[in-house]
Amino acid sequence: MSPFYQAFEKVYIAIDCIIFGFGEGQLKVLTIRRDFEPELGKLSLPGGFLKPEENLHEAAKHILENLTGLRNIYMEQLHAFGELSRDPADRVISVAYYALIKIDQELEELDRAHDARWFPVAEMPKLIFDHDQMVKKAFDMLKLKAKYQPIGFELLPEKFTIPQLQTLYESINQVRYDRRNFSKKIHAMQLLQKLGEKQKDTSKKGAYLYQFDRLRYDELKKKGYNFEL
Amino acid sequence: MSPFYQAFEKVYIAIDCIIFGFGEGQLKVLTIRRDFEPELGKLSLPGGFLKPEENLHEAAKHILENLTGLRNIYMEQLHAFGELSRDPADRVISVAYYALIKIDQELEELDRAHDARWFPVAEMPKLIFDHDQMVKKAFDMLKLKAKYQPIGFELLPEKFTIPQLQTLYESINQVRYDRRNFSKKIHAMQLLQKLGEKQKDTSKKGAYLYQFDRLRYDELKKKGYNFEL
DNA sequence: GTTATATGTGTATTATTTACACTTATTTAA
DNA sequence: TTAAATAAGTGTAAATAATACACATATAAC
Repeated sequence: MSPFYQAFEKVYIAIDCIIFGFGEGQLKVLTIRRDFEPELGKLSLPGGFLKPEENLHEAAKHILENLTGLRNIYMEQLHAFGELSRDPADRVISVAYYALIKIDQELEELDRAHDARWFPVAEMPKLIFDHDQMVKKAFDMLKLKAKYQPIGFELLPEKFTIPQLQTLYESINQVRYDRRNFSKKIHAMQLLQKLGEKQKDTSKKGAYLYQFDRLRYDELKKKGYNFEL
Repeated sequence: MSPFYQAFEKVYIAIDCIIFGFGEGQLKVLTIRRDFEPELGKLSLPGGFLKPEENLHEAAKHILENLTGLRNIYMEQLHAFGELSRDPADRVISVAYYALIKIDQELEELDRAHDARWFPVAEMPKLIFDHDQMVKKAFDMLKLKAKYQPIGFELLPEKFTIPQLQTLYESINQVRYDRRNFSKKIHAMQLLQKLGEKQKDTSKKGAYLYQFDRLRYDELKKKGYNFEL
């Protein structure tokens, strides 16, 4: 306890997470039902209060980990939300983080245990406090980031097809791309490794599987290369 | 005082401002000498503690206003900094804001009264705590933003010349542009109004003065236009 | 009136983006 | 077994944007 700042007031710090996933051709956000008052039982972003021994990023990681069991997740700070009455119970500053995860089987089960649900970003229900605003801002940020950094791959399985990748970017940017031009652009980057296998989930012909070549990307970046899509 | 959150701990919230200005062909950042302990007298970003009746943005505006006397300034939140011992005196989360201002005569005098100094971003001295990191991050953000939004004009006087504008963007992006191509690109945007007058500060021939046509930009933006430089 | 300096402008070349159509592999139904 | 349906894979021409580059002009200083 320092003598210097006693004239000032402290506030609660909350951490809220906008967790994006991609499934059934749609970009989705993970919600939970809030398990404490106020607004108990209402739809909310996963979150919690900052603990004295955590820095902000760790706090966000812990929330994500407790909810999904996942580690090593792409996560970045979005914004600090500090309107006076954003939480009617008390003055709380919320630092929001957004994360990109790969939705898979095990995850879906974990979600049920926490009463978590995925909603397509286009069909988000009303959330508590200013969480709607957080989702909107996170989506805007995702659009911006996805354009200049290869973060889309965080939302896809390790192995994915070009049509999958295209659908993902169409969901993020809310536009449609020409299949030939998209494919051409992706291949021109030379950041994908083509695997022998084909995936036949959505097509009779089957589509080749690829994986993102992170090593190559890191190398190119060092040499001044800038990803852009 | 709400009964719900008593189990959690509160922390101090500081606001720090990275104030960018442009003068003598250089992009600069405003520093002050800290007037309270700890680190009294050391170089620091202008800042202060969040008051209970202010939201974050207001708090940042007040700091800027008190220091410079300026209102209606371009200002945006940069990031919340929350490392455990970023301030050795106590746990303090700092929400950093960056602002873009036009350096002019009156301002320079006000600065002296507050013991404020401008440093070129390339020659920043050591600042207290994590303020160096804040400046770096703010500069990165400025680079990014300036590319896709017409915020450069916030740093120039109302009336400016094309060469001035070019020097500004060269400072921000730390590159050199071809004079002919830069001029062509700017004119193609049709966002500048050419004024009759010429400015002869730096040249014997003199350069035409322009001003940014904000109305036109707002119109174009509504129609889906995206500024890019 | 000559020189030095920063400004203003145009064109040809190259690279990038866009528009667009047919072939292929495979499953399902006739 | 053959035909139809479906999604995947690929190439080329046209339009647009980015780049490289050189000379003319106004004026202050000598």
